[in-house]
Amino acid sequence: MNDVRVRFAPSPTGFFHIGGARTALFNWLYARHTGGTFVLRIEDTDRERNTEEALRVILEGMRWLGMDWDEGPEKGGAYGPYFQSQRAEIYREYLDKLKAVDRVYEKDGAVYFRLEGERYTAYDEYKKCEVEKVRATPQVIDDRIRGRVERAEEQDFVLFRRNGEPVFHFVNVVDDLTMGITHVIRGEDHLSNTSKHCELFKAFGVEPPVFAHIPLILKGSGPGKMSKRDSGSLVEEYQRRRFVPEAVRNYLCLLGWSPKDDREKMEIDEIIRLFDLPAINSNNARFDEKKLSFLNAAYLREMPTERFMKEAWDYLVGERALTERGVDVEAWGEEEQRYFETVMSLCQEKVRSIEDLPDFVAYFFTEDYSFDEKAGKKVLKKGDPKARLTEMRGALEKLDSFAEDELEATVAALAAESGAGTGEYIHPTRLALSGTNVGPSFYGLLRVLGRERVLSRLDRFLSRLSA
RNA sequence: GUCCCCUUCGUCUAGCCCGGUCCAGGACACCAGGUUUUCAUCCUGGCGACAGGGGUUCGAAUCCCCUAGGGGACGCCA
Repeated sequence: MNDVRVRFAPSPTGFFHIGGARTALFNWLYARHTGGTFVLRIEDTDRERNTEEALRVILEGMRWLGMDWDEGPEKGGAYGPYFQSQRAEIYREYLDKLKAVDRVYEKDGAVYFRLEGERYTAYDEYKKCEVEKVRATPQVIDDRIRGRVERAEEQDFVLFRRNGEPVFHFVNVVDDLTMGITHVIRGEDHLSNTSKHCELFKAFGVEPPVFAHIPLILKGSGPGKMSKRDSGSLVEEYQRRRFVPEAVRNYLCLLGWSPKDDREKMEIDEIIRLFDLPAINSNNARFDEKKLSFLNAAYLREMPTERFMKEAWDYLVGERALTERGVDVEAWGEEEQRYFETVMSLCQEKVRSIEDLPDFVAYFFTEDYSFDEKAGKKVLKKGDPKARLTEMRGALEKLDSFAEDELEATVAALAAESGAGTGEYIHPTRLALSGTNVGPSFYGLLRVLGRERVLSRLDRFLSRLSA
């Protein structure tokens, strides 16, 4: 451990926003890169919400994305408490420090911070009223991402509300100061606030920490930054939709940061090794769900089979995705579980997301699968599907083994005999067996369904064709 | 309105700090072709950008200025 101390300070609102997750991630990466300390601090000053549940959303989201913290909730640490709601005494104490150097005053029951400089009144076009302004010395921020930024605060600001509670700017600075935070990595939306924070740090007689303002994540389409109402903006959503957390994390890393070569899908250890503050971009990034899906599909394909099976089981059985599709999983025994695994290992390379899986595999588990009309039309319009299917059924019936190479040889022999292409056998058969023209490898499909299912489904389909 | 930040393909980005190797590279998406039994994967190719204008320079995506556009802040929200 060296002396780098960074923090993520979410407010438990009940949501874990993807922008917040990315801020947390950059802090976490920087801590891990430098061997420093990652602090999780909860800004729970708003007591009305069910903080228990709201906190859980954040902690679980953090864990889901693979971010562990060195100090904070459930962990403790030497700089606690890590909940703002438990730090009132510290805030009092630091208010006294400002009083001692005569930098605060009361007005309308609230406590204000007093800027130093010449005062004048001016009409404020934004607030639509006369306000008292101050010609304060500009604060110079040496931002690690943006370089030198200069901004002067021009109005005194509130530190404690009339109800006695401290405001964000104050607690944020006091917490960073008392927790020994060395680097503040946060969204660019805080850049303009930084002059306030610098004023406070200096009033306390300390040097401000190093700042690094990271770019914002903009909506996938339309103007403005991503907000919790936008689709795809909540970490919970990706958890619920069973995205691969590594894929989401990898995608988030790429929003504003890159390894400077052409790599994109990367191991987290490698990202940690390469991550650094100056390597972060300064321009905002638009959220691209398509690219996230692409990465998710790539992670899914390359996932160890056992893990894929577990993910699939949790969703299809655990969360009743198959039950909803009419499959009686309650009645499953050991044999069905083995069958499930066989199906999954056949389908892993084909499916793009766990979310797509139920519809992709439902016909393996029920005889009551639906037929895709469009696929049906397309497949049945050429050649003589009924004849091909009849030949197919006859040939399959005689086969003792449903090994893939034997199946393949059988179809090849049929095609050679009739002069029709293999496709004329394959496509209608797939349709008959699965109701669709999309699916896993054909011979794998036959092998996994097995002789009994295949023959009965073919019979059923053939009699439908005759009707 | 004021202040701050930003500006390379539709999107994410490399290149910019240390001007020439960039008629700008990669990825997603899209389109076409190939492989494959379908779909997907995979492979090949295509489409597609230095916001605009001024400088500086022999030479600018790279340095400077202006304009435009985008984003953010301006709460007794965090």
